[in-house]
Order: sequence, then C-alpha cells, then structure tokens
Amino acid sequence: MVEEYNFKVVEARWRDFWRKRRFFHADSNDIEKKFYYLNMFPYPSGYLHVGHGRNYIIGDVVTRFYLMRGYNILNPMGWDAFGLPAENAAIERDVHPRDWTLDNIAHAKEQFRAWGIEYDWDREVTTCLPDYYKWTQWLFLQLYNHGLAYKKRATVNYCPTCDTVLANEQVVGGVCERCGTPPVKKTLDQWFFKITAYADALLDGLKKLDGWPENVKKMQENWIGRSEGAEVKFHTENGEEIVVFTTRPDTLWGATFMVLAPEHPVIDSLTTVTQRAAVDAYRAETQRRTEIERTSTEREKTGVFTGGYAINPVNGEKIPVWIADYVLMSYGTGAIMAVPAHDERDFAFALKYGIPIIPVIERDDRRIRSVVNKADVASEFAAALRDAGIEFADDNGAFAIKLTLEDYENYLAIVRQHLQPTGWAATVGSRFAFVFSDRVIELASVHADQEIMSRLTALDPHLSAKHTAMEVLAAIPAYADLLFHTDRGTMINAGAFTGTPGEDALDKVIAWLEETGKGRRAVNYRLHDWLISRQRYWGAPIPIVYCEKCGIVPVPENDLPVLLPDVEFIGKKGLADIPGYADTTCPICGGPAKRDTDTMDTFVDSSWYYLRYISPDRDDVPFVKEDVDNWLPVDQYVGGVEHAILHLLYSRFITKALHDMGYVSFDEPFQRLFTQGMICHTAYRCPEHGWLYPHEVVDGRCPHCGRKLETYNFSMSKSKKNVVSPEEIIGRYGADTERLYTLFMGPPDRDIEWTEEGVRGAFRFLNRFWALVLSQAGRVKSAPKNINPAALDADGRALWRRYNRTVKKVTEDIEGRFNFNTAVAAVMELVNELYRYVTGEGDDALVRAVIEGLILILSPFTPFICEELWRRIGHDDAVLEQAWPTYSAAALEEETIEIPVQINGKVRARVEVPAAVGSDSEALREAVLAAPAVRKRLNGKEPIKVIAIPGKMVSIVVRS
RNA sequence: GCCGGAGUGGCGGAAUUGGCAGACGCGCAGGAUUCAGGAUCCUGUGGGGAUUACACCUCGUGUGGGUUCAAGUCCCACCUCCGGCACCA
Repeated sequence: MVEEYNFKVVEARWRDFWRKRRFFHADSNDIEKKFYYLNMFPYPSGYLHVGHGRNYIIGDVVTRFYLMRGYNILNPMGWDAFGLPAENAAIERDVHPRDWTLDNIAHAKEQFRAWGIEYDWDREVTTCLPDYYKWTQWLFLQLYNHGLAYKKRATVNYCPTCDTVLANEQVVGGVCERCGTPPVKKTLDQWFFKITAYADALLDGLKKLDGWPENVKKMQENWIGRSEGAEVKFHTENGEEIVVFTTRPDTLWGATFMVLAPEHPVIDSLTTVTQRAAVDAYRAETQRRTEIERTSTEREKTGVFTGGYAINPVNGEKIPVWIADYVLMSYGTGAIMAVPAHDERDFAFALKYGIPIIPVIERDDRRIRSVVNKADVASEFAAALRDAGIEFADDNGAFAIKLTLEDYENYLAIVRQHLQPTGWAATVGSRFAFVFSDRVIELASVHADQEIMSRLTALDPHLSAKHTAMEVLAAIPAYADLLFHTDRGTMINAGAFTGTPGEDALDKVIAWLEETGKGRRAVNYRLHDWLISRQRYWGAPIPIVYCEKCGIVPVPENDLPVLLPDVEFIGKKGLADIPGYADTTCPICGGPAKRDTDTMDTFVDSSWYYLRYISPDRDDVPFVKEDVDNWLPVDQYVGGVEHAILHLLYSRFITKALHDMGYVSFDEPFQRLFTQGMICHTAYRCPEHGWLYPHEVVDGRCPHCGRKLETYNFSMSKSKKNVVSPEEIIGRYGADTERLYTLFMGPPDRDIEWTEEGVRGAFRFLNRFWALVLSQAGRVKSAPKNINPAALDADGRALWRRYNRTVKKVTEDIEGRFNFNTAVAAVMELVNELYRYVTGEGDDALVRAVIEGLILILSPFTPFICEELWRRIGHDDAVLEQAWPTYSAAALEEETIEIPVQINGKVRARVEVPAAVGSDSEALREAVLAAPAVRKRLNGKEPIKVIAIPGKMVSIVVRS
C-alpha cells in the first residue's frame, strides 16, 4: 500500500518555493532568448472565479514550459484598477474605491498563490496608484502636444445611471455596456483622442498580424468600417452648401431628393414657414426616441419635407430636401443624396411620400418584364410576339411578357403598333418605359415622370390618386421583384455618362466631379475619435488647466502627477464636486486658473501598461526606449475575446502614436494573440425570486416558493450566482486538480461548461499518477541512468515509443496549437500504458526514464504534485531547473505497422507489415496483395486498381 | 441584412496534411474489494443486426447533392445555433 495523495500537504510544501527561488524573475538585459508572455491584467472589482482562472493557468503553463526550454521569459501581472465598477461597488459598500480596490488586489494575489500561478511580481503595476497614472497623464500630454488629443463640443452619449459620458465603443447594442441603460444625448465640451488619424494604419496593420485570430481582425475591420466613394457638394436654392458622402457617385443622376439627419445644422435656414411646425415636431420626436428605437430596422421609415429645395449638381434638377431619422448625424456628413431606384431605404421612402423614382443603372441580369392588358391591344398582338420570338404567357386577361435588353427596341415597336388609342403599356427592369399609341416615354427624368403621369391620368382618371410612375407600377404585383436594384451595372439616363459600363463608372464620375469642382474622391470611416473624458472620481485626472488669459494650458510634465484629491469618498460624483480641487494657478502666467475636472476613460490606463512592465521602477520616464524595443512586441498575448475591439484597438492606436512620436521603434504591440473562451455554469432562476445559488436549489425548485426553476447555461458571473470559486475546488481537490481540469475540459478558445464530475476525473487521474510514481520510486532510485532502447523487449520498445510520442505531442501542443486538452489526454494515455508495463517484469532503466520524463512534461500543468514526486524519486533539485524532455526521431519509429486494407472503399482486412515494407509503396502493395487475409477477401478476383499509401493504408478496387 | 465561427455517441471532446471516425475524460452497466455506503481496481460501452466466435454484416460526423480508390476533412445548395456589426448612405 503506497502513501495516500495528500494534496494539502504537498501544495503547502511548495506554495512559496518557486517565488523564493525567483524562477519567474526576468532579467531585463538578457534578451538573447527572450519571450514576453502577457495575460490581459484583471479588473479587481471582486474576487476571481474559476472562469477567470483559465486565462492565468494557461499563462502559467506556457511560462513554466518556456522556462524549462531555457528562455528568459517575462510574464508580469498588474491591475487595471481604475474605473466605474470599482467606484460603484465602493459606493454600495460605503468605502473608498481605493480601499475596496486594494483589498481586492490583495485577495487576488492570494488566489494566484493558492493556484500556483507565478509572476515576476517585481514588475507589478497598479493603474490607480500615482506612480502609474503619472505616466498615463504624461501619455495624454504627448498626444496633446502632437495634436492627437483635442477638446471639442460634441453631442455625446451620456449614461444617466453611471453619471458619465461613454465612448462610442462603450455603447453596445444601443445601451451602456456596463449597466444596460440607454444613453441620452448631451452636448458637452469633451476631450478626444484622434484615433481616426490612424484609421488606415490600424487597418493596414491587421494584414501583418498573422498570429491573431481571424475573427478578431475581422471585428476590428468592421469596427473601423472604411468605405470608399465621393463627397459631392449640393447647394440649396439660397446658396447654402450641403455636402453628402456616397459610395455610389455613379447613381447621382437618379438622386431625386435629399435627406438630412434631424440634427443637421442647415435645417433651420432651409425650412419654410409652412413646414416649420412639422419639422420642429419631427425633430422633437426624434430626440425623444432612444437610439434603439431609432435604429431599429423593423420600423417603417418616416420623415418630413423641409419645404426647401436643393439643386442636383449633375443635371440641375431641383430636388426636395427632407429630414428623416434613418439618416444619422454620426455617420458621413449627416446628409444623403437619395437615389430611390438603387437603394432599398430610399425606395421605400420615396414610394411612401410620392417622390419620383428614376432608374439610372442597368440591371446585371438584363431582364425586362411587361404586362399588357388584352383589351389594350389588337388581336394580332400575340401572333406578332410569337413571330418576333418573344416569350410570353397568358396571365388571366393579360399577357405577361419576359424579355431581355436585346429585344427591348423591337418589343416597343410591336406594342406601339398594336396598342389601342386608349391603351398603355409599360416595361420594367433593365429599362423603364411607358408606351402610348403615339409615342414611347422612357422614365428618364423627373420631367418625364410628370409627363407620363399626365398622360396616364388622361387615359385613366383612377390613376390620379398616384403621384409617380413608379407608384403606378408598384401596384402591379407582377413587377414587384424588378422595381429597384443595387447592381453596379451600366449607366443610363445619365447625360454624357449614359452607356458607361459599371466597372468604369465610379472612376469616371469621380474624375469628372473633381474636374468640375462638384465633388472629390473621399473615404469615410465608421470609426470615430475616442472620447476619453469621464465625469467620475475614480480615474486619472486630465492634466489640463484653463486660464482666463492663456486659455487651455497643459500641466507641465514636472508637475505630474495631478493627484486625485484624497478626500472622504463623496459618493456618486466627480472631481467637479470636490470643493477647491479645480482652483489652481496658470503654469504660464501664474494667474488664477481652473483645473479640468474630468478623469480619463480607464481604457487609456490599459492602452499602454504592457510598456510599463518593462521599466516599472523608473520615476523619471514611463519606460526606457532601449528596453521596450528589446522586449516588445509582446510575443504572446492572451485574453478574452470581449476585448477584441475596445482594448486591443486602443492599444494598437497608442503604440502607433508612440511610434510616430519616436518613443518606441515598433508599431504593433502584440505579435500573437490568443483569445480564450469563457467558462459557463448552470444558472438557476425563479420567476419570482430571481437568481439562486446552486446550493439553494431543492430538487430543481425554488426554496422560497417551491416553483420549478428555469435553468440556463451562462458564463460565470456574480449577478447570475453561477460562479465557482477556486477556493472551494482547491480546498476539496487541490490546485493541481483545479488546473488540470481547467486545461483538460476542452480546447481553450471555446466556451465550455464547468462540471464537478469533470473535476473528480482530473482528481482521480492525479491519484493514479501519484500511486504509480510512488510504487515505482524505489525502483527508479536504484535504476541505471541510461537506457538502451535496442535491448528492450517488444513491450518495452512499445512503451519507449509511446513515451517519445507523448513528449513530442505535449511539446507541440503547448508550443503551437495551445491545445492543452490533447496534451493532457496524451499524458493520460502514457500513464495508462505505464501502469500496464510496471505490472510485469520490465526494464528498470526504462521505467526510470519514462517516470522522470513524465513528471517533467506534466509539471507545467500540475506543478505541486510534480515538484513533490520529483523529490520522491530521488532528486534534490527543482523541476524548473531541469531541461524540458526531448524525443528522438528514432524512438518514434515503429518496427511493424498495421496497414488497413480497403476493398472498394471499405476496410476489409488489416495486415501487419515490417516498417521498412510499410514505408515503401511498391513493397507495401506486394505484401498486402500476398497477405492471406486479403487473398481470401479478394476470392480470386483481379484488382483493377491498387493504391498503396506508405505508412497509411492500401486501397484495392475490384469489379464487383 | 452583412461579416465571422460552429454543428461528431447519453455528455465534454479527439481525429493537426483527403487515408482505420469516436483518442482521452465524464456518465452508465457488470464484476472485484467492503458489515454497509463511499473511495479504489478490473471489464464493457455509437445505433441496428448475425453468430460457437471481440475472426461478421450494416448504418453512422446538421440536411441534400457532388468530386475521389478513399470525405468529419474538399466543392455546390440549404438548415440550425453562437458571436460581431447593423437604417453605414
């Protein structure tokens, strides 16, 4: 009977060992074989749960692995310690956010210690401490000095619950990212970082980031939202300029109206007296609506005519200017030219409000349709169509005619020839035309539209209810799918440009716009400048003062940091509410001045922390250029995908800005990025009593009312009461089990459910591993050091092969794929095989080699038990002092291999062949065809074809 | 609507380059041990069928087609789920 695995004793013994020996301390100057591994630092707003742990456990595995591989690895840790959640939590508990935050940090460090997760703690950074935020303020000043930080009055999103403005990126799905409240619009003077100046650089940079997940790159690309097109100048009748952005300048000739966002500044002067009341009412209504309501795609488009007109610069047409809330002030110029024939929204809007719709682009499919009432044409019409080879169908009382552009002219002639004087017909699709007995009018201009309508109403008074030709056509169901399109086809009805093919249209029109001064080529971005002002206490104060004489004055670098006033915590307020804080003197003239009372968005703090880790103790510079150039970019960055846009985009921007200012020599901060998935757990909810802890649940029912509970599988969060604390698991099974299960449960980039059964499986494995090693400890200690693979028997050679394979797999899984789950599975297989081997006689040297190697390759995953067992088999040095095991290619080779044999695509036999035969296509073919099992199967039939893949299989085709 | 990703036993997942589908673990079943329970150990475990035979047949990786000697993997069409963006001009 071997000693029982007492994880409590084992883990207590080694808990502080690695730290005391400073294994995780990185030498700044040794950059020969450096590796900068970085986990996204946590936000200490509470205690860490096992879901958070995944990220840090991965980091610890990778760090220990590279240490054993002889790297000088830097893996630092710090705290993203400023911010609203901490401030709100502090308010709730009536404590100072600093105390609350520092308490959480102390607790989290204790959690890391229990987990066996080690860092170079000498480099710890805490963003809420003055020695850090001094440099956040320094960063602000550098951006300010280079024109990348500026103040402007802007309409911004203000969260009434959080009492502060939000960056665009913090409004998710129309609500505040933190609290779910729909923000209100406010016009305020705020500080911005000019991230838009780097829009193209951020986009181009993505192409170089091979080590980043595709989806993250795509998300950033979408977020930047670059679109190419043109800006075109329109003028109102009284000469005011309205600039629009369009991606389709080739459709300008079809712009039959304009739409302005309700906030557009030109509206006031444009609106006529008669429309004033309606416009004001609509603008007030828009302001009342929330962003979600306003941007719901479901809602029918609404708008109001301003009474004013603009001139279409390409054809001089006078077109009405409307306002509508589907045009957003925050995108492009807040004004659009509406081309209803080639834009779905404009089409719906024009149809609803009776605005002419003029097609100016041919359809790609060249289809045209025409529906003709039998009563409107002479009886020979059908025969004439047939003679012309035009396809048509009889559609109760009407001819439904399908044609293409080629038949168009011919068809018009036939219709006209047979049309009754009182009849009319139309074509729809690639060409829109109305045919009357005396003439054909193409729907080529607003003027033509009016002419068509007067002819139609003369023939059919009922049609006077319709406003436009398109409205008449829209009433005929057979035309429904051909009324508008967004193809990039040949231009029509476009003056001199008529006939320009789609592929040339954009370039030609833009060139002409530039020549004639009517517009210019332009690129528009969805990305906006980064709003960084926050009206809250718990952040880095903006280092700016306002002097009556000197205006906006940056705080001199020597005066940094601008300290957060150390006051009794005042509750849900900002620095503006702290008496005396704002009063200061102007650094230039010495006169009275006021400080800026806003603090910076916490994403500013985290946008540069990876640099501070390199020079954490310097109080004269934020970082030493030479050192960051040596260590950066980060070799491997790991964090949650929820930061795909915000943190990662901001960090890339700041790095590029620092690069252009000459502070660093690299322009991307993170070489490789890995985003780990979230850990989920069952959450229970009672319709009446809300979320319940799993231990409260009685037979799936609510303990308060006995109602059946709703169960969900959500990522762990305190609010849903479905978190599992590491203390609980570590107390019951130990940190090694907790770590092993976290790594084994599934591929780390995927979301996955935490189960207690799974934890027990990991625990069982460690018990088996412990018992196995201890049972062999004596044997290992006395065994010879070197093994002679040639002298082993078949079982021994098989085990040796398995061992070498496992070393290879574990090495590759950690180094390349980050697939810790399959690495652990491979180790389990090795343990299973070793168990079988040691029950027999076996070779002592082999057992020793395999057990030693096994302990070493498992040690990054479960460091405590491995450190202990390493001593138990006779060593007195540390695991981390050992070199990572290597494998030999020779040992991987099999002596014989089993070759599956497919006959007509199905595996029908397996043939054991010597490895030398198996690796040679011709020999393999011969051997397989000669094998009795195969001959029996073939039953005398001659193979038509034999495919022999060395080392893999043989496929035989016979006539059946 | 657009852009990503995924879909494999009762469950988590494996199959990395077109080459034996289901590694490893959980769960479950049977057995051993035990006064008993737990823990531990051994054996079995995709569905259906055949058999003296674990030496057999057959179906099977969301659905329907296709390419190939061979498809979870490649191609075409579609369904479902997850994530991101969304009246973007």
